[in-house]
Amino acid sequence: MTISDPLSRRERQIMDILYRQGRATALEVQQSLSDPPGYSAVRALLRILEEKGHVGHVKEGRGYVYTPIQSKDRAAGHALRQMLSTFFGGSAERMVHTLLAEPDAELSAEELSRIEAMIREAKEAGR
Amino acid sequence: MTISDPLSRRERQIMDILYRQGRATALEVQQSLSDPPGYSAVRALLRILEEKGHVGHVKEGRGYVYTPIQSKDRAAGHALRQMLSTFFGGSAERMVHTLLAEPDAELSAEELSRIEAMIREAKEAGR
DNA sequence: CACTGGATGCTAAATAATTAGCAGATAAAC
DNA sequence: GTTTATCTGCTAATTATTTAGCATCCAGTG
Repeated sequence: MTISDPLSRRERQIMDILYRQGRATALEVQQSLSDPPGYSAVRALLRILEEKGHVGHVKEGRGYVYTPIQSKDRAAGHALRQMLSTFFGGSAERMVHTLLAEPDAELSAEELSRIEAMIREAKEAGR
Repeated sequence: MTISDPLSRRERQIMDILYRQGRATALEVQQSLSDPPGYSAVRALLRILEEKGHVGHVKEGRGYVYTPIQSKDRAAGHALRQMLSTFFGGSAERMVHTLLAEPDAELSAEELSRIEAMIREAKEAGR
């Protein structure tokens, strides 16, 4: 079992929670699952994820607190590349277009301006 | 089995291929898999995905050609929202930032300019 | 110290996913 | 119209995932 093979359904659900929250106990993971199995099941999954190298734990208080091994940024980049290739033919332009059209993105004028600034910077850098 | 419950590992792999290619025969799906099972297995998966309502087929020539039921745009939007909430705390700004930092995005100056234009439009629209 | 609540490690059972194989159909080539 | 290659539908077996249960350990409390 290496770190590169795809995760099972539950494994993915749990990794998503860990990335969203940054860190969580087994109990917190269970409570964050929309469709939670028993506590034992969650702990078993966390142990498997740890064996596979996706997750680490530290002892804190009475029990363990789990965190992703790969940084959020790296994992996000990976997911982004995957989406680019699956849905946008590798075009970041098309991805931004879809993103701007997303109502859930909740883009304020200020945010848009800051994004504009980032793009100007990227243009400077690339020239 | 409804359309909203999460897909298994293989099911996701196959849906990704169908979204990337738009349409494919069972054989083409098999050939696109990096880790392909037998032909029978691929067909069985396609049948299951069809039962669940994710995939449709039309007869073409001797056999079937499969396509996703949900439009690429809708599926992309769904995946985008998922990523926003998992990795970027719902902030599109942070997502664009990570995207611009992605070397694989291969952003030309022209693309950046077009993205700028889209953002100006979004600002106009939101005001 | 003994007790209690809540945690862990492990094992084994139940359920779901994945796969291959075979029988029958269908279209094209001869 | 027969042959051939390639497809489909189905079934059953294998393998992986997911789950619960139990024995044990550990920290805090009376």
